[in-house]
Amino acid sequence: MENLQLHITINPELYTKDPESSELGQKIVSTSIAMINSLGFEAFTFRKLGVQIGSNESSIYRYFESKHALLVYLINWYWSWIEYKLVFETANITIAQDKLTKAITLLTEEVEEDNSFTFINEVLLNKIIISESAKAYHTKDIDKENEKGFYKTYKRVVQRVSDIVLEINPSFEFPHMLVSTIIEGAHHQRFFSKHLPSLTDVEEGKNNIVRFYSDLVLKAIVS
Amino acid sequence: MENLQLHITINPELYTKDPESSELGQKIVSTSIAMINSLGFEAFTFRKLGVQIGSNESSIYRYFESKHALLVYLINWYWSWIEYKLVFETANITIAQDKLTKAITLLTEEVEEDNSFTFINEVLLNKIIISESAKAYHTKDIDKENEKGFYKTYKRVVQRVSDIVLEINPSFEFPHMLVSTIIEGAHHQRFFSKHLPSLTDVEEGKNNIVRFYSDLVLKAIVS
DNA sequence: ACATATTAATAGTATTACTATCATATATTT
DNA sequence: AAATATATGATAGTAATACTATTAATATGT
Repeated sequence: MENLQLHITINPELYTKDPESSELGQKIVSTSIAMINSLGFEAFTFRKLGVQIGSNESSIYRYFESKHALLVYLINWYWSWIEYKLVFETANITIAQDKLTKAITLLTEEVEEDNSFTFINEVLLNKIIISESAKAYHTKDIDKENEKGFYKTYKRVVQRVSDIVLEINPSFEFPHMLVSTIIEGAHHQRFFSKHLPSLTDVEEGKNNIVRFYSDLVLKAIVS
Repeated sequence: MENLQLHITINPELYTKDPESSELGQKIVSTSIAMINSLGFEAFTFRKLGVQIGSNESSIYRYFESKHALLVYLINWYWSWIEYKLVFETANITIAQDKLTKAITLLTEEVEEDNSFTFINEVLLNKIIISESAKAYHTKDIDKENEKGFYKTYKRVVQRVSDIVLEINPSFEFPHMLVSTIIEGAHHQRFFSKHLPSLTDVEEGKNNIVRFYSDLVLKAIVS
C-alpha cells in the first residue's frame, strides 16, 4: 500500500487527552501495542509502559483513564482502519459479487503493515485484536460502553459488508450473523492455528482461512 | 432430559483436590458458577466465594490453585457434558445427515438444565462459556496448558462433529474450521444478541441462530 | 480414645490499578 | 523579558487482589 500519510479520527470519548496530539501520546500508543503483544494484556501495566518509554505512570493516566480504555481505543483505531481499507478497496467496483470477495479477503487475510500510518504497527495491532479484544467487550460494563459508542466502528464495518451481501441477495435473512461470524471466525482460526491447531485445517502457504470463508459466504447467500 | 444421576469424570490435572469428593468442593463449584455469572470473572474472587459459602479462602485453594484453574475446570466439565449429550443424542442414528443436524442443533441451541447432574446449573455454566471462556485460553500459558491436556475435551467435541461432516462429504477440506466456526459463532451470536444486537439478526422466538448455522453447514459441505 | 485428615482463622506479601499532591520543565502570551 | 499556562515528572499513598504460610480447631475412621 502507498504511503499516503493519512489520519484516522477517533471518537474523543475514547481518550482523556488525544494521544496523537503529542509525542508522548504517540509513544504511549505505539509502545503499548508492542508491550501488550509481548506481555499479554493481563501482565501489561501502565507502570511497565512508563518505564519502557522513560516516562511516568501518572503521565500515561492523563491520556487514558485505564488500560481497559487504552485497549478500547486500540480496537477502535483498528476497525476504523479496516473500514477505510474496505471503502478504499471496494471503491469503483460495480459488481457486488466482486465487492464481496474483496471484503471477505480483507476481513480474513493476514494483515500487512500499512505505511500510511506511521506510529501504529498494524500487524501487531491485528494480533491484539485476535488475542485480546474479547477481553474488552466481555465485561460487566458492556452495555454502558456500547451506549457511549465504544463499539461503533466495529458495528459499522459489519453493516457495510452486510449491505454488500444484501445487494447480491436482498432476501438473505441473516447478513449480520454471516458477517460477524466470518470476522470472529477468521480471528479464531488464526489464533487456533498457532496454539490449538487441531481445531483448524490451516496449512502453510495454502491460504485456507480466506478460501474457507470465501466459499462459505458465497454458498450461504445463494438462494 | 431424564434424571439419570450420571457422573462426568474430569482429568485430575484440572484440580488440586477433587471437588466432587466433598460437600465443600461441590459448594465451591456450584456457587462459583453462580458468582462468576453475577459478578463476571474479573470481579469474582476466592475471598468473596469463601464469604458466600461460609468457608475460608484458604480452603478453596486446596481444591483449585487459582481462579483460572477453576475456570478451566468448569470449561472442561461443560465440554465433557456436551460430548456426552452429543454421543447420546446421535446414538443409533444411521443417516449421517441426521446425525449432523442433531449435532449442530446441540451446539447452537439455547442450553436447558439437565437434572442428571445435581450440583451444576448447566444454563448458567453455558453463560460462563459464552462470556468467559476466551479469557481462559487467551493467556500466555496456553501452549503449556494445552500440552497438559487442558483443552482436550473441547478438541474432542470438534473432532467428533468433524467426523460426521466427513462421513457426509469425505472430500470436504475444512471440517475442523467449519465446526469450530459454528461453535464459537453461535456463542458470539448469543452474546451479541443481548449486548450488541446490530451484529446479529436474532429475533425473539424464531430460533434464528440454529437455523442460520444449520443452513450454513449444509450448504458448505455439499460438493 | 486416638490418630489422621480436613477445614478455619489469622496474618502476611508482592503487585495492581489507580489517585493525589507538588515540583519542574517547556511553550505561549503579553 | 516577564508572566502565565500547560505538560510532564517524582513521590507517596490506598484499597484490593491473588495468593502463601502457619497454626488452631474440628470431624472422621479405626
